[in-house]
Order: sequence, then C-alpha cells, then structure tokens
Amino acid sequence: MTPIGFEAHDHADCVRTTLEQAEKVCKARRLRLTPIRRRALEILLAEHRALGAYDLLAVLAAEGLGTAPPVAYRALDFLTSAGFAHKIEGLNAYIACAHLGADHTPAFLICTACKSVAEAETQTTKGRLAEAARDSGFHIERTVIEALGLCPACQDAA
Amino acid sequence: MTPIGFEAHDHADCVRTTLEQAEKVCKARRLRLTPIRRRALEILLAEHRALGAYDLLAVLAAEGLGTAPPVAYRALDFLTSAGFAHKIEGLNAYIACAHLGADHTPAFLICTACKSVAEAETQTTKGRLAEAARDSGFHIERTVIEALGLCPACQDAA
DNA sequence: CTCCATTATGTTATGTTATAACGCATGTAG
DNA sequence: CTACATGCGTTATAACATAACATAATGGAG
Repeated sequence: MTPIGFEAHDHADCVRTTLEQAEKVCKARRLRLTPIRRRALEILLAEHRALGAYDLLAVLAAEGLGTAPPVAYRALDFLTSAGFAHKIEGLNAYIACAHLGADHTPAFLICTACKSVAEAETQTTKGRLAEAARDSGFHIERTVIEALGLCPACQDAA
Repeated sequence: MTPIGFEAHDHADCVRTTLEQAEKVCKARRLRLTPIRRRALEILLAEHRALGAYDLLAVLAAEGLGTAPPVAYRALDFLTSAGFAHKIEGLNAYIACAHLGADHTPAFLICTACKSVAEAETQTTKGRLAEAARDSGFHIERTVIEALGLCPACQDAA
C-alpha cells in the first residue's frame, strides 16, 4: 500500500490492471509493447511518483536492458505518445498514467518534497485556457496543467 | 509593431511602460534592478516570445555584460522571483511578464512554431486544480498552466 | 565616514536532461 | 525472399542548469 492521490490503495492490483489495460490498448492499436517498453511502464507504475529519465535508465541498466540514454528516452517517447505515461514538465520527470484508457487532458498535483503525484482528469473543451484559445484562434495541441506544492504528509513533516 | 497575444500593439510603448513599472516595484520592495537585470528584462521584453537562458546569455555576452551561464540564470532568477518574467516549462524558456503588477497565476498559450506566447490571467482560487487541491489537503505553491499549439499565423502558414 | 554585513558579480567546473546520427536486427506485408 | 518499417545498440554531443568559491559593490549602523 502506497499513496495514490495521497491516499492508500491496493497497489499490486493497480499495477496489474494497468498493465493489462496497456496490453489491450496495444493490441487494439497495433502498438508493440516490447520488453523494454513494458518494463519501463512497470517501473513507472511501481511508484506513484515522478521519475527522471536517468532514474528509469538506472533501473533498466541494472537489469541489463540497456545502458545509454536513448534507451530510456525511446521508451518514454513510446509510453507518452501512447498515453501510458505523462511528462511532468515542472520536474522534468515522468509518471505512469493513472487513468489509462480515458482520452486525456490530465492535471497534476505534485509534491515537490516527496515527488508523489496525483492525477486529475479535466475537460479539454472547458475552462479558461480553452476559452482564451477559442477567442484568439489559437489551436491547442497539448496542455500542461500542474500544481506544485506540498502534499498533506509533507506539510505535516514540515 | 509585433504581436502580443497574437495581435498588433504599440510595442515601444509597452516596453517602456513595463520597465517603468518594474522600476517602481523595485523601489517599493527594495529590490535592486541592476544593469544586468534591467538589460535582461529589456531583452525579454523586446520580443513577446520565449527565449532560452542561453539565447539571453548570447545577447548579454555580445554587450559585454557577462559570458558564463550563471550570469543569465541569476538575472532570470531575479526577474522570475520578482514576478517580472515567467518560465515556460514546456519550452525550458523564459518570457517577460505581460501583466506586471498583478498578483499572478499566469496561463500561457504558446506557439510551438514561432514561440510567441500569449499570457492570460487566471484566478488562483477557482478552477478544478484549486478544487482538487482543497479536497485532498494539498497546499499549492506554484501552478504551471500552458497550452502548446499553433497560433493563428502559423496555422495559416501550414 | 567607516566598518560591517549583505547582496551582486566573475569565473571555473560540473551536473542534469535530451537528442542526433548511424548501423544492425527483427518483424511484417507483399 | 525481399523490401520496408520499426525497434534497438552505441557513440557522441547538444541544451539546460547549478555548485562552489573568490571578488566587488552597496547600503545601513554606529
């Protein structure tokens, strides 16, 4: 049991079902969840925390799955473009998607102390940003919505 | 006349008044707008585009105001913590604040083609993120709200 | 005015994040 | 079987950012 959205949950179960989901999606969309990519996703899933590309690489390297940076970045490219993981721009780090399957406009609450991350869904077509974009004729391709701060646990610690 | 928020405006005037504002704020808050910092702000203001730290450094260096990376990063630290500039996380780049003086929760529309940036104001205490934070007891220190895409001009070009 | 503390700058080196480019291997369709 | 697309191994380097320490300028207290 480790926190997700800063609350306890059945982690083993959440990892397993997410991997199953990912496999299903890959089958449906003809994507290849190769050993490296699968393992990278597992590693990200193992924590509900943001991992740096080089953190991920270190784990992959320890398991003989590749030693050079492109190994990690390619896996992350695949996972992020498939929607299985997200980049946390505020930390230059990566996290497994918590709502796999849903069409995404994720928003994150990120604890800068322990790097745990809660993922919320938002609606693409609502909100100020979308409004501002419509008003000015701007075409949105991707949104980055992140709140950096302290999770309840780390507030207590401080 | 160059675009701000993707529209024409009196740029010389906007640069001048923003610098005046910055000076006023510095006086009031006992901050020191040194030559390097002032010039860095001017350089950012000269474009309503995001500039990388090393782009800024190149200009400063050409003018004999310092050659090593810390020169640029220190100036940017000052400008961002004073609220005179913002970091665009999605581009690892920096931009002068377009609403100097206002208490900030900026949101950005960022053209990935030409890197021009429109800055919108949002209200800190409203919206989904703030809600989610309140619900879970998360304490927000900083928010990153960015929409990456194509501005009207670059859509036409494509 | 002088001294002191603080803040700013100069400089070297290094750490961290990310990608380019090339060749080989493998899987799949025709 | 061949041709093409995709994935992987590897080397090198680009791009972004900070640590650490020395020197200098500034501004307030006495």
